[in-house]
Amino acid sequence: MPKNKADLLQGTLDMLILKSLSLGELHGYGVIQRIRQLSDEMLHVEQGSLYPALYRIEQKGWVSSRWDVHETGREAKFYKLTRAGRKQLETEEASWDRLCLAIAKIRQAT
Amino acid sequence: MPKNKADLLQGTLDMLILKSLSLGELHGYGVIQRIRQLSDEMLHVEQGSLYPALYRIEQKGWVSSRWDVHETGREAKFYKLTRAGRKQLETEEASWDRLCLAIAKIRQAT
DNA sequence: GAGATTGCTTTGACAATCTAGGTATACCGT
DNA sequence: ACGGTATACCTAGATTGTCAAAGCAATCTC
Repeated sequence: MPKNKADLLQGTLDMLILKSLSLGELHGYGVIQRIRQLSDEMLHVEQGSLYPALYRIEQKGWVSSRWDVHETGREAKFYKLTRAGRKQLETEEASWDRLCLAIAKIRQAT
Repeated sequence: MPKNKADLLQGTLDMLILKSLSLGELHGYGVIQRIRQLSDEMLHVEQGSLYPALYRIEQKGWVSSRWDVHETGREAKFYKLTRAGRKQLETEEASWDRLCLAIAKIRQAT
């Protein structure tokens, strides 16, 4: 039984998470929803992908987190982009652009 | 010491190989050169990435191979896109387009 | 005949993602 | 009061694609 392909390409998840958080503080579950919504339902991030990614990203200092209670009265861990995270987002966007350009060049070859 | 990022995003290599071969039969080393050249030196595929990928792709029936001697008089294994491979290339290009579109949507969000 | 280039291959490591589970709280309909 | 659904967090295991680093051999140039 062949395994499925990844929904996302490896390496894009961090960028998407950072971008989501650049629009404002969010908890993990909210990041998933925001990505889904902003992409018009085209991209779905699994929880099992997100939480390890958030942890990884926090370790690198690109986001900070704190526990808080949100309007519904429930506890959640809120993540916020740090200055370094904002810088990292720019870097990743630039390298995404480079890759897209390179692939476009190859694809237009006849 | 943190490891380097991938030069390529995982999942794009197959598409690039298939695309290269869609322009004509090639041996492995030639695929690397073609990708490099078509992308204006922006993308470089390592041999240790390419050959396993070619093997994988051949197992799936997207390319066929044969040993032959090329103009320099040396032996090399030539790969050729199959009909299924051509179909696969279309599929992968379409899903690349979808991903680019989705990410573009997210990035334009304010 | 030494060194560079071309060409194929294998090995081991690694990082990112997915699947699949688990826990717990809040809300809603009945 | 109860069950189901959505929200919210987390972990474990497996898979996979890529890379780094080798090795081997043939050809060409100096």
